[in-house]
Amino acid sequence: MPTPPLNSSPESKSADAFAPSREASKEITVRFNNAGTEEKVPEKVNIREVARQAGVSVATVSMVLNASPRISRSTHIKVQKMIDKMGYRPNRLAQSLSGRYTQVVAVMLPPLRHAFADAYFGEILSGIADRAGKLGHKLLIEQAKPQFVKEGKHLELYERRFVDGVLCLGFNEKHSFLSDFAARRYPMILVDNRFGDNLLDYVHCDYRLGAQQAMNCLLQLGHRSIGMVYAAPESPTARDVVETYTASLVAAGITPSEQWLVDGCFTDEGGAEAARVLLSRDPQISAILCGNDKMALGAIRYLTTHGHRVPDDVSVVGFDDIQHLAYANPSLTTVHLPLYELGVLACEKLVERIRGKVEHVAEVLPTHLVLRESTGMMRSLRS
Amino acid sequence: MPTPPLNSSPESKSADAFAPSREASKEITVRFNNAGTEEKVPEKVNIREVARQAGVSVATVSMVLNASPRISRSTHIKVQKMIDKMGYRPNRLAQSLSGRYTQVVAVMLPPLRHAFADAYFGEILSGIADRAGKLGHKLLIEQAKPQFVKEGKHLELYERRFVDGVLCLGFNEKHSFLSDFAARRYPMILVDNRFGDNLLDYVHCDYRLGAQQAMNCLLQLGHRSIGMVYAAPESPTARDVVETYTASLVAAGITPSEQWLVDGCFTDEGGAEAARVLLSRDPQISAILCGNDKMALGAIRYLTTHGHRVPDDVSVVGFDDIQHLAYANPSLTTVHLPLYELGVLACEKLVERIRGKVEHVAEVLPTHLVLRESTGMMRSLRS
DNA sequence: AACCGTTGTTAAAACAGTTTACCATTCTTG
DNA sequence: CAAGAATGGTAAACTGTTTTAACAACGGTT
Repeated sequence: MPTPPLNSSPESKSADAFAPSREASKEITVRFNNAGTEEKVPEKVNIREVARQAGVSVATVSMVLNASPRISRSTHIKVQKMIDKMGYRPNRLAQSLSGRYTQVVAVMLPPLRHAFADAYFGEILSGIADRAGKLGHKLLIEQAKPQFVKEGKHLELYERRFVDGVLCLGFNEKHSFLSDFAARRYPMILVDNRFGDNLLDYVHCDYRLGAQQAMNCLLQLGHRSIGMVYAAPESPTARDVVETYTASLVAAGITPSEQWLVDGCFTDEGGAEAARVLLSRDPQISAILCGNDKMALGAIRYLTTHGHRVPDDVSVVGFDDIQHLAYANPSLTTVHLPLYELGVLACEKLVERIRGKVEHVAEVLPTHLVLRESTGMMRSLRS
Repeated sequence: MPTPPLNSSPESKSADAFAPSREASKEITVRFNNAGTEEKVPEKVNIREVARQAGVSVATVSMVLNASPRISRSTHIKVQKMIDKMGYRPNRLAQSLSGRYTQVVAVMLPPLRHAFADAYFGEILSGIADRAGKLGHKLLIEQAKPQFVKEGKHLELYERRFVDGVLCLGFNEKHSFLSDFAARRYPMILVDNRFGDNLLDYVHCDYRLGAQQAMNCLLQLGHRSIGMVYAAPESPTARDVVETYTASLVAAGITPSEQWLVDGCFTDEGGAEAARVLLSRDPQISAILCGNDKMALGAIRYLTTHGHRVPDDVSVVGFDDIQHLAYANPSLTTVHLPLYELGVLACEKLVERIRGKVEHVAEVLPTHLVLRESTGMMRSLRS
């Protein structure tokens, strides 16, 4: 396919310099479209053209755009009128190239098959997107596939000036490439997790508090044999839950058992299988704490289809409070994580970090328990 | 906070011109960090620096980067070696500014509260993201809030050179601002829908085929009184389903009834309410076709909690085949939409459209039925 | 009147690439 | 062997903005 001819400049460079106030409002360029017919295209409007038409310098227009206090009110109005009249929109590639920032932040998701279709990520993303929009930033999404990281594309994001900063969702200590960011001082915030060494900036939910709230509930309902379906032991926040679970049992005078702990892989199927294993190991178990809602749902599905009533025989508590699960049957008691707010905060802090307003980011947001139908009083205590 | 001092150039412009082959591999600039201590920062590497070090012109380096056939094998290797040695990465703001494309495409989502946490959008997005990555394109996400559209930010996306093209997910004929794209010939593809006037490029699933497959199944199972929970009558593809549903009934010698049609708003709750209305209007109804899985799930929830067994009393068929619903109880018979593939195709076609390789895009992908537990034979026909 | 300090504006130099027109070579070919 | 074509490379123009240093005009002090 032949390249269409470029616009030919209607006047020479030097002529330009001698005719700063030239009337040029009717300038048009003739261009040929694919059909070979002529077509009138309005002169593409850039800052130079606006300056010419307004009878000021390019610098003045730029300063009007950026609301510089050095421009007088009258000039500001005059130039703004011309900008509106000509429908001028500054080219942001040029702006970013010449300026310090791209005004774009990336969101990096883990290489899971359904990362985009995930309620957990989606909720955080909503918060990020809303705040990014308010702050005048655009959002780029990337999935950190192994190939992507191996080729160093995560660093290219900064080095080729795609973005000013990155928000990382769903990663844990196994993803060691994240340290690359810290090593180069590239703005990056780990969302809903932290690294053990605390070298990476982070923002996460208070998983210890959440686990405490869930355990308090189950213990108050009289449960003594409480199983736990955990996942991702390489994730510090996931470990927080297990540790708090164990500590809660101890504090209640119960000896925790290794038998009560099963990995559910954060998946529906894993949760179902974990419930099976738990009850086969110890039929006394009357309550199960799950590391996320998906596993809790899987567990409930296994239980209800294998002769255990929920919550009559076994109580189940989840973690996340993802949407549209309030309608599960029975509906799920779960620890609500403020994921939307977490996204908002992450985005806000990232921009502050980019602007150099903060040196280090480490924030924790409180959780709360949502009581629904999947928990009930311990059998023996019921009247 | 004080602005850190910029790098001061270690040599004047003219000196530069007279020392094209200068040894400069050890050049460093001294910069002061916030603590006021000195810090060595490697000279930032741009195309000019690479050209100097390799002893060629800037144009040559550029042509090596773009694999121009006008560069000899020996020069290519020499320059590539220097590029690798210096760790040079072209600034893509400069590339896009001077070149024709940004290599970025936007995905626009409707202003729904949980647009990012949606399994339907997520699946399409996965396909888009995968293909965009392969084509060397980045992905920008936007939510088309009313404010966003009102301020013309959807057009800014092109006019300020954020992106080369846009993929629109989840919109329908009510979203008239989409015509703005067509009017300006900005590359945009409507994903999984079309506009009645066919002026907009589109890619969608074959909803007629899907509805046909669902209806064939229900009719073959002996159902004669079949309700339908539709939604979004302003969506042409949604109308396809209703029309095919009606036509199927007629073709089977059944007189369709207005009573059998209820709007379920594409939501879980809407589906539940629709099921209630349907059965109150006509208790004879033994099967329900739902416009998406969410509504089907809502319907099943209503039915099972109000004394109707699924599928023994009422069969339910969904539409979409979203993930993690195979595990619902009973698991859902549904029309599988190739959403991932649709995303892939949309992205591919958009890039072709951007490159001018195609003038108009209009593609339809076939569906298939996934038989699971929510459908069964009509009561009276069972042995 | 000379000097100083504002205030408002501008020319020119970045930013970092791509593209084009032109210029040497070297290779064919009549 | 001279003319013409092909090859490989380069200088300079171009993309569209921000930013900085310089400066003109003007008011207010000594």
